[in-house]
Amino acid sequence: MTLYARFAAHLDAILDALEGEGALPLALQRKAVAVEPPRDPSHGDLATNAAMVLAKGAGTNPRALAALIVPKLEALEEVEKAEAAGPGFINIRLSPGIWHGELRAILSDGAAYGRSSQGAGRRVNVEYVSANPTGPMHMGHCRGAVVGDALASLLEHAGYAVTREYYVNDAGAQVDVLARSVHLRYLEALGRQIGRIPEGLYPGDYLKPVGEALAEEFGDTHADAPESAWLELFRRRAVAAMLDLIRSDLAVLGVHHDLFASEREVQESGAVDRAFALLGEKGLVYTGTLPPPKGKSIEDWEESELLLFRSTDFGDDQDRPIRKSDGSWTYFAADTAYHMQKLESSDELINVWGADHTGTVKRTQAAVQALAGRPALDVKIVQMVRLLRGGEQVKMSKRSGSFVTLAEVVEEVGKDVVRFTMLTRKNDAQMDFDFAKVVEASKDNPVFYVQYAHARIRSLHRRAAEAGLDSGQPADLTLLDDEELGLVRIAAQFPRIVDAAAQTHEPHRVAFYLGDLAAAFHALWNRGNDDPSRRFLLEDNPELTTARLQLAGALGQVIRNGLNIMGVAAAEEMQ
RNA sequence: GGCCCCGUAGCUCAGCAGGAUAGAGCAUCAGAUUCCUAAUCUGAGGGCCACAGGUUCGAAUCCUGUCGGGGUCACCA
Repeated sequence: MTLYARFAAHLDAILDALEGEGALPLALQRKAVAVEPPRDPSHGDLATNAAMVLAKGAGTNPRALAALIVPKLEALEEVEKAEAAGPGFINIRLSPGIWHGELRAILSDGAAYGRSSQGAGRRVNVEYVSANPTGPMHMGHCRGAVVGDALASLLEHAGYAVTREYYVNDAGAQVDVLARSVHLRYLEALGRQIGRIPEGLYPGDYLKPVGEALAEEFGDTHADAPESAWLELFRRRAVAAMLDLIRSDLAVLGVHHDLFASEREVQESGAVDRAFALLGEKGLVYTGTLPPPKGKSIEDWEESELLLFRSTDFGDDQDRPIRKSDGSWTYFAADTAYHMQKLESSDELINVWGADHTGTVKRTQAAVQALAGRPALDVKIVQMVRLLRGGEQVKMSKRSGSFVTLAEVVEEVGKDVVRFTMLTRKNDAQMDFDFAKVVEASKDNPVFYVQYAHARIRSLHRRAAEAGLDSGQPADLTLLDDEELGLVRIAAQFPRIVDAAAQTHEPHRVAFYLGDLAAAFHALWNRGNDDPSRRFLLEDNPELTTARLQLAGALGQVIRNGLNIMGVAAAEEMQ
């Protein structure tokens, strides 16, 4: 149980007691009551707004109510002092032993420090990346991959049972185009002249090996046959090859999925019929017409009768077609069935999508709500990343087949830098990724700054070990002064940060927290420059040194645990 | 035109299930330091939280509207 949860429980008991004494009306709504660290550390270690929140319902004023709560808080062994302040806050100063206990807890919990049971085993499906299987990963996919992966691992730390899923769009027209492009490369591998790759086909060189492998396997069997004879085979092979490519690109970034779900299989399984039979029973499917699309003039637009889903019942702007006029399912229909499948094995769904999918969020949430009977889908939109090199924008040209691939970027700057940098913005803010800046080894670069703090701590322990000091032996933590305990206070917020980040689905909070923690550590470390007695290693004072080593060890542990959530390696030393 | 996101220091951004005097880094200015605990340190100035209303004990945070910037709009995927 974290410090904050423990005090929330204390406070709850105190409020119960006040109810028992008749000082508070029974069953007052306590939802807004919070126990938090105050913004200004001079106010104490903890603060609660209980008196302000409850005063109205209790028919009294905040200061009067606070006066009832304060003595009961002060009666607690863990509390050194409690006092009402400002408009009715109650500030609590904890006895120093609390922080010694927190420090020991960090060390003894180790990698488990910061894990919680918030999720209580609830099953969450996080779907991310889901790039079309038509080529290698490019930088446009990178941010979603990192955010999705970090979010998944964050939720695991918070006690959820997480499935990492990739939805393979292998049913649309673009995979037929892929198959035709591969067929051309197949002809090329057979020695035929293919000339320029025609407009509309995928021109990339990465399709050559696929064509070569097919030529190797089938000879010229499919060379002059009609498309209908080879299309399906080529499509299957091409998609499989592209998925291999994508998987290895993702592996370079340290991203792995538990499940690759095929759109084609969803469609062939009859899930779409089942989904809309279900929605039909709920009266959410009808035949009607849609107004022409706005803001865009489509020349061959004509009104027609379509099978529609009543997504407007759930806040969408218009109802959405589920069958095309040729009778086949729309993408939305298949997607709805796909989400229904996910709901069968998950309690909550999260999709991490690029900004270009913003427009489809409402309809998908509508479909999920209709199927699940509750809003069970959260969609995290990651905004675009501008690639820069020394301030100049790097142009990406998809048409020529030459775009900046994920693998190239990872090779140039490293997986850890890419992952950390992608998490230094909240997901819905646009971001710049400047090659020159992200590899800079200076304190302006948060990746470096955090890793450097960890490396310093590790090197400290290495040198302590060389000097024959055992940082694992029991230490007298009362030797640590207020400034040093202040670092424990920051470190002890880690579980809170993880919980809040998991609850809001915002992994970037961990990155910012680690930056703060690293800054506090560097500041303390630098004190040793001016005042040698503030250094961690003091040859003439092994007791104090051991205590400081344990402090540093705890900070290192928290940094490691945080980086672990982000999927970033904790450096042992800086190169 | 509809919808979504963004608008916080000169710049890049945190803070947003409402809380006390709005933060960090860069840049600027003033000091320290050439040290080896390498890849600086200490401090200062800098703000109508885009604007206007509303909700309430209390709003950067929630609601409505306006103005900027970006994204998006399909029987595509």
